[in-house]
Amino acid sequence: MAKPDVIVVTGPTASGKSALALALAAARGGTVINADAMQTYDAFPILTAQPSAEERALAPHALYGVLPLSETLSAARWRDLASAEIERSKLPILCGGSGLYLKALMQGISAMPAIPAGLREAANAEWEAMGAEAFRARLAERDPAIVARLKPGDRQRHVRAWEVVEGTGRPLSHWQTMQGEPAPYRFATILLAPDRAWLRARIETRFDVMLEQGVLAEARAVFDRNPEPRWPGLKAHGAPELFAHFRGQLGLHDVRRIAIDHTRQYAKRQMTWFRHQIIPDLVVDPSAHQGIERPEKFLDKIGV
RNA sequence: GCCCAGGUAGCUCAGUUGGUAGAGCAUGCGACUGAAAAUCGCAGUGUCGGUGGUUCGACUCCGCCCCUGGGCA
Repeated sequence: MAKPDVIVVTGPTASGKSALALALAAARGGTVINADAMQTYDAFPILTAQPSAEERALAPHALYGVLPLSETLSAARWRDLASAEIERSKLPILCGGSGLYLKALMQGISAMPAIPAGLREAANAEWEAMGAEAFRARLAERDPAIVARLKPGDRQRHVRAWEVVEGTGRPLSHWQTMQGEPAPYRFATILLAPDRAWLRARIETRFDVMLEQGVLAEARAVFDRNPEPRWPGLKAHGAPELFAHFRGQLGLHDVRRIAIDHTRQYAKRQMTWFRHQIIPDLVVDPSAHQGIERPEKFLDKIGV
């Protein structure tokens, strides 16, 4: 049997991806497969704007809220999860804005062994202890190529490079030369490219709706469980602010303002990524709402 | 009405003894190979409340006016 075609619906946060993907899935009997890092964790269904139970009833959905908060998702791990879902679905519709994940699937990512747990945490601690400069100098001895392209202040990437040399015995720059294979599917990509002002308004409204839906209680429940601060799922927009609020450090008004700011800045980064890293088959301005109303039109246009 | 403190970038503010201004945040642009809703880089902006004066030169000193906050009547 031939490999399935895969529809990809992507775009910045709050651009209407989920609604469009759902409409497509319902119209053609497809499965919506989550391509968003934060929506993969189970802790914040409201805050991360996961599809509601009603929406999920209209078409099969996969990879939403499937990982406990204590887990660490990664581009490669998501690629595996998504591939499995694609294999078992007749019409897979990837939906999400995690550009790196999509790229890892569609263009490949270098294959490398798993890094022993704990190395990352240790490296982060060392960055703190020795200071950025010394850490960078030490890394330069093991992987000069990577240091040459990293900005000195980029802690996360320095730490990553260090954990890779330490954990695999070979420099990250070496692994990165081994591109990895694109997944063996034919992708048809729809990019939602909204007007910025339109998107800003939507982001704001969406946060207010989340408040009405009970994000406060949702976040409070997670907060009370005393989660490990290093868990990546805790970085969902609004979560750090909400937690600060529970600690009495931030008024609700500021929580709202900051969460919305961060979401907006993220949307901007996503647009930059899509502009330069993704070659879509179809670009749609969602402010016209064509997508939700006539999904068939898009399927025809991209030849699926 | 009087006294005090303020009016400087979109916001909060800093501006040493007069030489036409600067930080943080916001904004814009960009980077991105296993934390990506992450991480990081670069950039711009100002009739310095108004007006008159002193001075070679005023955000800075002086007068008057306007606005804001507080106090006293």
